[in-house]
Amino acid sequence: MLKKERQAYILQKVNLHNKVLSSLLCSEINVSEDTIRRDLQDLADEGKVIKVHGGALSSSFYEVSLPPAAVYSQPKKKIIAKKAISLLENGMFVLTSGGTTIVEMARMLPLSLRATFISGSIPAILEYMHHPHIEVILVGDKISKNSKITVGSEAIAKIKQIKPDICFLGTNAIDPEQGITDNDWEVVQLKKAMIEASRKVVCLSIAEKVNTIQPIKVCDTNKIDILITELPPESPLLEPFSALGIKVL
Amino acid sequence: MLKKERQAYILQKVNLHNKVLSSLLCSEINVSEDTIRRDLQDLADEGKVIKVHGGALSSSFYEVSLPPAAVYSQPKKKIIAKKAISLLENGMFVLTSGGTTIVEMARMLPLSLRATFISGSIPAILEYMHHPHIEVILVGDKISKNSKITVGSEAIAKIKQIKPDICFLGTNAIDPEQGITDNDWEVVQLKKAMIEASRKVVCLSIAEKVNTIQPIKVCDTNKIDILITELPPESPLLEPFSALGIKVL
DNA sequence: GGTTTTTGCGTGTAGTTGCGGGATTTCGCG
DNA sequence: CGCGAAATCCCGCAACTACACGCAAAAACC
Repeated sequence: MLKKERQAYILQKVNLHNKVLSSLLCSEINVSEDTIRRDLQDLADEGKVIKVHGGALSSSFYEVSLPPAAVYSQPKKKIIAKKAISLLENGMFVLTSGGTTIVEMARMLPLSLRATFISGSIPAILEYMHHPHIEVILVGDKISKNSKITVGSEAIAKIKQIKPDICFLGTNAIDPEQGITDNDWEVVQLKKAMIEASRKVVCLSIAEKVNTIQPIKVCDTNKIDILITELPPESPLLEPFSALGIKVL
Repeated sequence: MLKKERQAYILQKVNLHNKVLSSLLCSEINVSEDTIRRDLQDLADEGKVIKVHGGALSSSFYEVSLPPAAVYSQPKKKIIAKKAISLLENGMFVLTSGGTTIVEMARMLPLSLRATFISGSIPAILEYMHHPHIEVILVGDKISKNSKITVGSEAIAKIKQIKPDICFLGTNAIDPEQGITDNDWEVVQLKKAMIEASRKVVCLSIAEKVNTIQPIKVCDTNKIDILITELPPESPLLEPFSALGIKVL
């Protein structure tokens, strides 16, 4: 029996019965438990089932969960997220933008953390909601279907009313000369407001976006307090930013 | 029975009856009391139930997972959703609450519909976002993790500023004498505001919730314009509502 | 024919469950 | 109101199961 075939069989079974047991499957298909486990792992990675101890459940089990679709260069983003999380302390007010890096960070937040997270990004909010001790504030307004984030004057006005301790920006392009740039006008307006409102601005960016430029300017480098990439801080690529007085992690 | 599966079962039971007893559960599922207690502990840690001596209470309705129940009631909800959709017209401003019935309706919206949907319910918003021609307005504020909806004075203030053509309420309990009642104080405040703001109030409820009462009052029957259940309008169960001048679909 | 993928196995690790014993809460009754 | 019995809870333990990881054989692929 081929791998694909097997996985299709499992999937069908899961969708029919809402659950499968690894032990039953392996005797049924006549392969080792490891193989079944690997199959379930694969299916879980694709978001088609939810793996649990002893088997798997239908992914429709969890009503609200965005497809954990293959995040682009996820390992790197996990490194970034880990560094970013080290900046968090209990009791903080945290403002975040959208983007997959932010979502990755949201997923990795320690369960013990007690803080308030503010965002207009739907995927990020979904992750925050799963956390047991985090207060979640949703910034409302019209939803931009492309970026899955609330945009508009209402959202900007709301952000101006708050004074978060720290602000995490998922970044599309950053350059020592041009600062942060982006390609969606409405999102840029929002990010500007976020930067102005916050006591401390942290910029999350994978290395391949460093030294790139997008058409619309968000802010100059002097607004950035901390820059986080997956590279070690002393990497030559990041040298120019340290020279500008930005703390590099 | 898998651990998660068991917990889902317990959760469903809690949401249905508003309470569970450890002793009953353990004989029902055939595991030791310790296991049940650990499950309740886990669920309580995630904020999904409130643990008390001897069992657990509903921490308002929390609908992560209910495949067995959902499978049964989904057809009913689809009937309701279909009737509700017949009330929609292009260009309308539509305000909706949360709840699985509303989500079902969101999934079934005709692709050709062009309208503006306003809601604070995260699951509903996710569905609206997938629709090609719908404008989505998100009402922001603190998120209630239990009901997955934004609650608080900001959200209420925002709703008071708008004047939607029609408002769809997912209903937990409706009774000819007591009107609409619910069990989450904050959600009730929000629903009150929604009812006041809207030109027309449509109440969606599956028949098993008709003639039931929850602790907190939302509104009297005279605020309701239309009542939709999965039953035919002339069903005797719905007679009292017609007599009160409510249009029954 | 060499390379990649897939599979099964062994080993050590982690998760889950039921049980016993002692602390705590609840509740009826004098 | 206080007391004692019963139920319930909490904690640590041990048995059992399931899991991850690395490795080598087998299969499939090119």
